[in-house]
Amino acid sequence: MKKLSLEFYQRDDVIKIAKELLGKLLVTKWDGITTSGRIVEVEAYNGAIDKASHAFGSRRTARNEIMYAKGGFAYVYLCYGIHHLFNVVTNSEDIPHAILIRAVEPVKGMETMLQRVKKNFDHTLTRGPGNLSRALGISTRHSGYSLKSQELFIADDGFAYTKKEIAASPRIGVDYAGEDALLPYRFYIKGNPFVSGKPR
DNA sequence: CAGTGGATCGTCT
DNA sequence: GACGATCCACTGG
Repeated sequence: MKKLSLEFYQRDDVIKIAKELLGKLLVTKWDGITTSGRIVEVEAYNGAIDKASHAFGSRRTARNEIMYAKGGFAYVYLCYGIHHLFNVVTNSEDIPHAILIRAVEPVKGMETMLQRVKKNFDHTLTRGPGNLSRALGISTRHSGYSLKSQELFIADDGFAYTKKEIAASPRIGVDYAGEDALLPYRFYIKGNPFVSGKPR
């Protein structure tokens, strides 16, 4: 099991990086307790030219400032006052690319995750960006964390999905983005029960 | 089933 | 003062 390198995040093709994140492990280690999940659904946000992105038109605010950092940082923000959405910042400094992790398949620390969510195990434990953050204990206070830290990172354990297992679709919940809402920037593992939305 | 609406609050106008 | 890169419960058919 190997932490992804900064070079991995700092490449310029956010679509390619998004697809490559499928099958990797998202790991948190708060207070020495490890929880992790295999990434099965992601969405790419293509920076200043993407109407669905928080950084569209090079908009810069206190909230999204970390998107302008070089790749390899976490961008976590609050959505609908309830849900903490975890993103990975990519590309080089001043290019605000990001990838939203939308679903993982639980791997390690099941007991801890169930305690955090206070329910019995089912496929909704880590299905959807709000749910997986809760299970892994990720919140807005972790925005700006380096993914080279010991507490929050993404790792490669040698597992990989094949191209045939990966599907693409428009992103979810971005109707406000006009024609950019139609871009096929969501990638997921076909048939995986932890993928959000309706089964295909 | 599909469709609808409430929860809940930080952020930006 | 309005509004989400969501989730879930509740409705009605």
